Amino acid sequence: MSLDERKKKILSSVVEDYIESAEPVGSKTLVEKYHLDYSSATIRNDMKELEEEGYLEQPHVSAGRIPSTKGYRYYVDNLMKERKLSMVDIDYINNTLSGYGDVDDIFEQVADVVSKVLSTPTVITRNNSDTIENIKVVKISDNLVLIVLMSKNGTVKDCIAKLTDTVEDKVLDKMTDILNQDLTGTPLQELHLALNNIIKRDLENFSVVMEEIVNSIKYEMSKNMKKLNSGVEKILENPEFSDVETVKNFINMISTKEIIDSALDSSKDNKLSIVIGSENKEVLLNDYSVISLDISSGDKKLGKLSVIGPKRMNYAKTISTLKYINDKFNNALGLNKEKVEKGDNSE
Amino acid sequence: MSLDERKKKILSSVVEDYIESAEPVGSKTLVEKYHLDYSSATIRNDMKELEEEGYLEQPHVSAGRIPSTKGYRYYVDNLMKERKLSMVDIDYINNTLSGYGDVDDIFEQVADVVSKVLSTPTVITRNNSDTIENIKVVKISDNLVLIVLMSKNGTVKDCIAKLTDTVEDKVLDKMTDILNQDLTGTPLQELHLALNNIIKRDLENFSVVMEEIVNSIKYEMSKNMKKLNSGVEKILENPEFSDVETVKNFINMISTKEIIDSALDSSKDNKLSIVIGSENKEVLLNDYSVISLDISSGDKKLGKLSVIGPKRMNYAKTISTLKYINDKFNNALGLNKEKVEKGDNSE
DNA sequence: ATTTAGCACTCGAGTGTTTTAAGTGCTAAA
DNA sequence: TTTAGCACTTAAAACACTCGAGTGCTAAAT
Repeated sequence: MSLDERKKKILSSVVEDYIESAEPVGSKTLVEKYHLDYSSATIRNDMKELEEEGYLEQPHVSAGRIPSTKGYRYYVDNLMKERKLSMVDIDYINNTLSGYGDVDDIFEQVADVVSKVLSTPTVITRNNSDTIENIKVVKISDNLVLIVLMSKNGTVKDCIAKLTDTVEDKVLDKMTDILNQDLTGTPLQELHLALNNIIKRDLENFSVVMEEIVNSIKYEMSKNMKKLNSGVEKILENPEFSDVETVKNFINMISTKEIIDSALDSSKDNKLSIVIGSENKEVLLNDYSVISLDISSGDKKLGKLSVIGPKRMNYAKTISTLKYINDKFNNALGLNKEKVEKGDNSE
Repeated sequence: MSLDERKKKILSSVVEDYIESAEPVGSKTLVEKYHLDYSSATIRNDMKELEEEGYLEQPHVSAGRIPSTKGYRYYVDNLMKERKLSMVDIDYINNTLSGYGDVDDIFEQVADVVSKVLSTPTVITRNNSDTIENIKVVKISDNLVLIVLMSKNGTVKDCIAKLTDTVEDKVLDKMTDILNQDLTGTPLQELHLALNNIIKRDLENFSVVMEEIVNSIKYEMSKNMKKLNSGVEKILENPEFSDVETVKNFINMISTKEIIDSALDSSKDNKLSIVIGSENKEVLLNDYSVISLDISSGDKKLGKLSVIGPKRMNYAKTISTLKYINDKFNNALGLNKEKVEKGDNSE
């Protein structure tokens, strides 16, 4: 299923013009703007054939053509030229990604940066199969204890529990042992359950202190589950969203965990996955494209960063931005990981 | 400037009907729906007078009336009946506000809850005149140190700094002393500057470790400045925002720190402040109303919680919700504060 | 002095019709 | 194989018209 050179040029021009203008592209525009050395009639004949072959669509008979899902797919796979990021974007990314904070902070920073650079909503999902490796509890004062959770993948989270009663060091050590015994190896997604079990079992022995510690951990973990996406309002810039009803549906959709999960599910096996329009299994996503990138540190998968936009999104820029971020991010987290592992061994 | 009973009833009915329906209210609707024992002609005469006195406005000659800013103001000050929150809302609030996390977490929870209950954007602003009281640095492992910042108002923040090099306990103690010397009494808003000064001055002595600690603090503090508002998308439910352009302007406005600051500035002296439409100094806010509440713990002001919506917002429900939250919040933070102070004294 | 019925008037919103312009597909010639 | 030319289609813009909600005023009724 290969196209001749002229058709390739036409298809790629239609895609690129439509991405830029959001208006159906006509034969005349194509000849004038993209310097095709043929008359508009020739282009028209080719466009008709491209439509018959399923690469283009016509909103109505007297309009120009827009790319079909198949058209976008052919463009992305065969025609699209990778483009270098602009210096402005590179600078912005480098200046904004500080690398401070814990994994979730960094994920959030990345999502913010991506949504700014690409003017598109960005979704992050954490890898919940990561497991607890070690828990430390440090007393800061009589009524404040710090809890540090380290995961197998080398990420660190911490929280402070405020206690109503003072607690002896010995008791605290005992609690720390119990937490480590019970939680080591627990996947993050099951942490909530495991914590509840501890409380149920040990409440009589440790009274409220253990409960306060456990609740602090529970809250800290639930915080990350909540914040999923950045820059949702960027979608308003697209003419596709000039209708408030569409906007509401989109926001609703992107806030529904199940839909996002299903969307990202299909990209399981690929580092960089591009799902265009009706290729999405989820019907509600059929007008959108989802581009996602696995974020990992070494061989350890930490999560996924996804950009969701109208089918008419800028594939070239999105992909090169994600790739750039990927390198950047790998480096940043790679460093952190190394440090954390050292810290881990040292106790 | 008092109105007779019938006019009061008319004004209050117009306001309430308009808040509910977003449509200009006509004399006939008023008679039928609000059981005014007069003919529509009588109501019409009164409405005309209310318009002449500035309480009502007429979008065009053959439409009903809508309240003017003065009309809303009179309603809020004299006619509005406080209403009890529904059990559903009370339950939702009580179940959602966990009270865990640091001040910023709690502020964010409150903003989320309020925006859910009221279906309106909610803005939080922290009181930056709070000052640093004490800093603790705890070594967790060779490469991880925990930094705990306690403020005068009794709030706690913490962050973890990952170090590239190991650091001796003695050196760390020295650094802690320096941090305390230099930062105690520093208002949070000047913290950034003060931290930069430390680095500039002491970098040669402590090499990168101090810088890593300082940068972690800087990042942790900047995180709170960023997240300002919750539930912005709720605004889409209002028919006032059926035009995407209006939505964009609103989002833009609410994301502009200066505008929000100026809006909240005028409520400086009041615990609960209500600013309606053109009462706002900021011209861009003239179509909106801002209701804000001081959040304090004892006599210490922690920040402000504000609801921003169209002039046609539900004043009664908003105010009673904020009042309810205020009690709730005071209690929650009151508790924390007590704990923190104890912890503080104990060292 | 108030209140109300009645009526002429205004204007936005909705509906149907016409015009315009962009773009096509096809035919016949190059 | 390409292209000029032309008839055809259609969405969107422009316009004209109707309808109805709601008004303000006047004159009569209470």
